[in-house]
Amino acid sequence: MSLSSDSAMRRRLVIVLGPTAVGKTDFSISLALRYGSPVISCDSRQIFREMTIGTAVPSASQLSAVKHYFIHSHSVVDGCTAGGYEIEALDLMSRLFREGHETLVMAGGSGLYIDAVCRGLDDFPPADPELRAGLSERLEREGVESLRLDLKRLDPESYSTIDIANGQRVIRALEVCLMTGRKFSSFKTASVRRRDFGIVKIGLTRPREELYSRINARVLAMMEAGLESEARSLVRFRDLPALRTVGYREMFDHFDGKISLEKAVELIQRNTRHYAKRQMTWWARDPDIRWISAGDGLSPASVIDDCPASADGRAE
RNA sequence: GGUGUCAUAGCUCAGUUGGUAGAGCAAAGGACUGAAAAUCCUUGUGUCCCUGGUUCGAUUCCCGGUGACACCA
Repeated sequence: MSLSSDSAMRRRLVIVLGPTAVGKTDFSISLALRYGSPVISCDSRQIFREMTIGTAVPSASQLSAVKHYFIHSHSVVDGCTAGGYEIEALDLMSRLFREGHETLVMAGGSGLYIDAVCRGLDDFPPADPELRAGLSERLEREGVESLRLDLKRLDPESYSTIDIANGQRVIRALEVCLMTGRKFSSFKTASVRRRDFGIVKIGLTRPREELYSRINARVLAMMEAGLESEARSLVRFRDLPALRTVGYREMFDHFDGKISLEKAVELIQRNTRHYAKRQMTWWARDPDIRWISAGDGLSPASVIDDCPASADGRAE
């Protein structure tokens, strides 16, 4: 075994994940410093440069401590998707590995994006915005049943396997059928892509009550920091997918006069709690995650060092 | 001090012409393949304020008590 392939085999990705507000940022930075790695962010909203306060991006001093990727790197106008992220992140990682990094640190809370990096998405075609807009309009006008019937006709298998109560899912399946002339289900292989690096997943966790009070406090801090005016500056983008985000939507409702500012703050807190719960549900089924308590103040690196990387099943 | 109204799920309240009760919100659980901070699904037993009375049976009616609110002094 040559030296270069040996070093290639040692390549690994350490992913810090966990619900929003659990404390991923600090942890990932100290980990990155320890390994001389940048932090590759995996967050579907912090990636947008127009959003800062409401998405809780790392502070200026945190960003200057370690090079971060995929923070403020895209515009809400262009959007970003899980599939796009998979391609860009893998690209970046292979470049960084080639440059000599053996351990790369990724941190973020977007479960689907993390899975896209670790396992890969199937080769579904990306969405066609026009087609999707048309279908969304139909969903609003005619209800799910109408779309559902179309799907039943075009792709009975998807009809019986996807969640047909979920308009968004029905639209997606339909849109792929219409775009390609092939059944949505025919693209689905659910196979796991092999990656040429090992993967270590560290899940940060806190007692529910503690997490929720951190969330509530963070929302108040966002208000102090000027979330309202940030949201006001983004009103013109409010219909873009990127702005369908906790913290902004509630502010838009407030601007519309639908709810008081106080009510908006309460709703942001509640919706963030719901979001955190959904994240935990997503990861609960992943047996590869090594969970550690974020409150223990233990040294991050010591947690990782004896951790086997799961992708190639080879212990370090 | 007097009179009236109210007291039911963590909160706001509905309801039972007397047969021990249900909505919204909160909360909990789950799903998830290019919108994912999105989207969707499931979950409601609580001394019906307390004591006594009437009744086969009271959370419901009656007496008394306690508390809240309103009005009158």
